[in-house]
Amino acid sequence: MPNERQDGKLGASAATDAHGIHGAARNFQSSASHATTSNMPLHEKLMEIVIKRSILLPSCEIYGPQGGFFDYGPIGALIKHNVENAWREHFLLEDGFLEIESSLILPQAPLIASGHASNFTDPIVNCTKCKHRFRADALIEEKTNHKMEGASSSDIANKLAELKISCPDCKGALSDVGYFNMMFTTNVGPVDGNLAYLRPETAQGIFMDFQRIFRNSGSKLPLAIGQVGHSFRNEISPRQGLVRMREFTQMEIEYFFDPENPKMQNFANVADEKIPIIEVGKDEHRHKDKIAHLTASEAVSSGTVPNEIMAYFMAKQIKFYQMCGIPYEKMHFRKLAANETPHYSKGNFDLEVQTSYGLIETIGNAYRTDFDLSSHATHSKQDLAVLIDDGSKRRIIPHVVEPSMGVDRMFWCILEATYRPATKEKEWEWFDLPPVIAPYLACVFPLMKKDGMSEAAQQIVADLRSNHLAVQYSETGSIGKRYARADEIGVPYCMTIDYTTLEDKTVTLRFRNDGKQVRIKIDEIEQKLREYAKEGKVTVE
RNA sequence: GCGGCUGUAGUCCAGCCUGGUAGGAUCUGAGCUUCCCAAGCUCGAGACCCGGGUUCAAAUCCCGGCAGCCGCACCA
Repeated sequence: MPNERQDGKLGASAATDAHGIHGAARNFQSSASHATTSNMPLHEKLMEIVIKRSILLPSCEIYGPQGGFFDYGPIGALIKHNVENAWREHFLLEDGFLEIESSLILPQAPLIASGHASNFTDPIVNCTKCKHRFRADALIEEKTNHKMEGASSSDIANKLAELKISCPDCKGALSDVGYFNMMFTTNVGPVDGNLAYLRPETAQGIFMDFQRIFRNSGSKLPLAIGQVGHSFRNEISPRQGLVRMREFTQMEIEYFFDPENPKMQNFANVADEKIPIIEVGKDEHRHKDKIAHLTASEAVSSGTVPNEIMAYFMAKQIKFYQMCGIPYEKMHFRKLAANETPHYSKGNFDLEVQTSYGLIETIGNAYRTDFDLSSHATHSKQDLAVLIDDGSKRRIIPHVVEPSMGVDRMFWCILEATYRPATKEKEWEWFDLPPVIAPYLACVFPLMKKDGMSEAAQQIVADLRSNHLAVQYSETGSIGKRYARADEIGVPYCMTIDYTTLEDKTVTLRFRNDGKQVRIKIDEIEQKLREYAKEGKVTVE
């Protein structure tokens, strides 16, 4: 389908139906209830856990179901924001790239230029007998091998009649051609105002803002602009939790450059980083032996990846995912075959991550050439060419490499990758989240409520918070129970105030992964926490 | 959208076949106790997806709706 695939963008939609929390939670339960822990799929167990721990909530729960939407709860929102901020640090700030925040609502014109108005609209026919639904263009293409891309509705209807196509399942007669548009519509202005859409991706805002930002920031290429934000796609049947939602979050960058100079300034920083790449068809098995582990420079010199820019982003994505707790072995890029990419593409690489749902595509990297800017130039009648001031005085439309990442899908992959079942050593389920994305950096507990320990602990919490550290306080339940609750949401450090604290101004600092403790001075807490978090230290040793 | 399965406290389950006070665990709140890994005791709060039907009486039986899961289709 022309959708994402065709335009080479990440389908980051994810939808989870959380229709009714009831629903989500219950379902999981009911399926879980009859299954033993060992044979319950991880995503079922996880969905139960994340709803129980306020990581995710079904949207609009009290009114019942609203499929394809999930809310992030208090814990989930903290983790998600940490991931997004880590992305900003890693992909924007580190290289001096720019960030914008563009409108969620777009008029029709730019989406006609981008191709979404036609590509996101599917011609649909139903069988009048068995009620099965089909893509009308797919039925024709199957029969004739003739591409129906861009065909009008009457063309499609005529072609169906001409070829005497009937229902492939039961041979029944087909209904008239109907249309389903993946984009949500709305109106701008008064009741019958202008038709508008909720953006199906964040990228178009960047293209439309390109010209002014280019002029305002030195009129030089390369220029990279990124954006984090929600996008919307009206999926027919959202499934699989966060994997296919109707409203989802994307982190996208458009890297604008001169095609005669496809360089990346900091490429040397990643030249020796390994990038796992596989070249197989969409439905073929990803056999481990077929994955090539090339360094970024090998990937470019071998011609596997079209240029340094793409290799740079791909190498950084692998590092970023590992930084967030997803192991190298669980992911690879798939190089899309020529017939899977749009005509203007010079290369598409999807990151696929192994999960309990199977492989999930979480990143789409696309070399989109000058397609988007050229198309917007034509449709808006604006000259979007820029002058290359290297003596050649060329005027060109910049080329674009677009790394597009789905936040929700990545979020789910992180949960799956860092989930740890109960063991003899730790008798509860927990998340091995890297400190940089943990919801709280630390929890502070008084060993008991009496003798001034509560007050001493609260003072420490207040001090840390005034220094902008995310810490949580708890005095209810036994100390062991509080450690368990901290582990359950992935908090890496716990500090306990005991009688010794009152004597010598030290606290115990417990590390999540081995449960071992060291004693540190109150004055040093802030510095130590920052230091350990930076190192990713989660055990005493 | 089609088919199968399912819907009981925040969570996990029992009760349904054979209609008659909805039970347990966990979680949670208060108190007591407790000097470090889900301890104990006391007290408290909390549920039959919605609507209709049958019946003296419905969580239970029947019909419809809604939702979820799985499969198909569709979709990244």
